Amino acid sequence: MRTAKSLGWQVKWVSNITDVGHLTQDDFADAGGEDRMEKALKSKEGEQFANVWALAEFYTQAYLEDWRRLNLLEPDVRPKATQHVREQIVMTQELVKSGHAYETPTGVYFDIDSKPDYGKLSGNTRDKLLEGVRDVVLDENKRQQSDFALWKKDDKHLMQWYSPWGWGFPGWHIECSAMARAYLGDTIDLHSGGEDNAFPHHECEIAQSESFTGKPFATHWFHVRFLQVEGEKMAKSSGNFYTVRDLVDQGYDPLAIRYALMSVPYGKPMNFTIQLLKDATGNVERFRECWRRVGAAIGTGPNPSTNPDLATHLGQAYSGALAAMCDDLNTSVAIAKVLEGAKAILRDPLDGSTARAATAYLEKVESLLGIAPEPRVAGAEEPSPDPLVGTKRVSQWINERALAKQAKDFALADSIRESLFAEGIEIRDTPDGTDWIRKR
RNA sequence: GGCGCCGUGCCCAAGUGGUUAAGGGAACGGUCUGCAAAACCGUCAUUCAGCGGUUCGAAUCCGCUCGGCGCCUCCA
Repeated sequence: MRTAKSLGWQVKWVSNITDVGHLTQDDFADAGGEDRMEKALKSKEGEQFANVWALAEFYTQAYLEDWRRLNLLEPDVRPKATQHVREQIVMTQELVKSGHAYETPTGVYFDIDSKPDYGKLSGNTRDKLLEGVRDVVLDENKRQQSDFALWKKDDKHLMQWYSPWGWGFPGWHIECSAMARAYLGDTIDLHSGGEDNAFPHHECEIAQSESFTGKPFATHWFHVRFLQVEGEKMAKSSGNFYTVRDLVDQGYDPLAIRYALMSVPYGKPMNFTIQLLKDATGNVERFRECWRRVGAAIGTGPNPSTNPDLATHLGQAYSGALAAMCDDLNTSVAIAKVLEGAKAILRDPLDGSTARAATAYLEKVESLLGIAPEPRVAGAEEPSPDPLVGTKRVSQWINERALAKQAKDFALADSIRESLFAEGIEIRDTPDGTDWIRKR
């Protein structure tokens, strides 16, 4: 999305929230088992919620909070599945009318034989799927076991709607077809998702939508590979997963999490490790340092030791990064290019003119990759220019330390530095005196 | 059983037929400093899991072997 916008494209981005309960066994062949949300509600954690709607809302908010912390752009629309049940019912009705779906005593099912190219996205063919069918629930009423549910009849379900087939709830693929069409039309340009969704979910979306509209559903797809964690598969059952909030609570920089996740291209399997996160932190800091230098130099007069070619170098670095992103979102190369620019900014002193060029560069890098937000913009309130630490202000501590240094009392000077550091204040001695920065 | 991915320096990783195999981290050496921190400079793979083949030429194509992993259950 950032790449498209950086290219000047007009984009409409829809990211949905699935707030209707999927079933524990809603694989392609059937939709059976217990409702996931109902199950969650019955768990210990679920006791705090009045009903499934409250539970869905709670996790929706948590999700949005993590989303923002990772500096992800906000989509144009965030539809909820529960707000589009009407469209889902209409689509299902039409699919029945046109012979792509049929009603059984338990629900409405899509007939995959009515869509000969079913499986074209994942490479699964109808016949191979039949061979691969494992111990799924057999439903005698379905024409074949690979047919998937569009509607489930169930008047006991916690979330239920009235339909031409009585009370029940939608199958777990139809929501996306309905929402995609509602906001993006019959054919969409780019559809993404996790690799686990390629089959069956996206395959079923294609079948439903194309059978309904008679047009191609999506012209481009990309599937993000799963993460491993510390060399192992990340799974709830094994408990070896990190959440964004856990990592942030442990003091890791959310931007470093973002950077680490971007350091491997989306299509490659990635092993997320704490080491990787630590490696990322320094580079995120490097961009913050760029902003500090720019802030200090903006508006100053010409400096003979500034690099007159800086603007040109930055232009090249940015072009390289943009080209890399255009090459199937090659984030590894894009980051490498963008770092070249950061190093160029830090190499030589800035003056008013080069600081302006650097600002423009940093803003473009932020737009493209989201790893270099301007610090002032990120924090709403302006931090105190000379905060109180313990009994004294930072400037007073620095003066005291300077006196100690003059008296060659380095033990005292170092202890002042260390206690400030413990409060998140990092001391930097420069030829022009002592500066400090607030470490996050 | 079906579909698919990966193996590049101590670690992460780009490169997928042709000048010196990007970049980051770590480490080491240096500039600066009372010492640090930050920043910068330098060093760090004649070699790309192994074997065989195609080619004037391969990390890149083909085959085999070894090793790791994913989807088709919960998971994101």
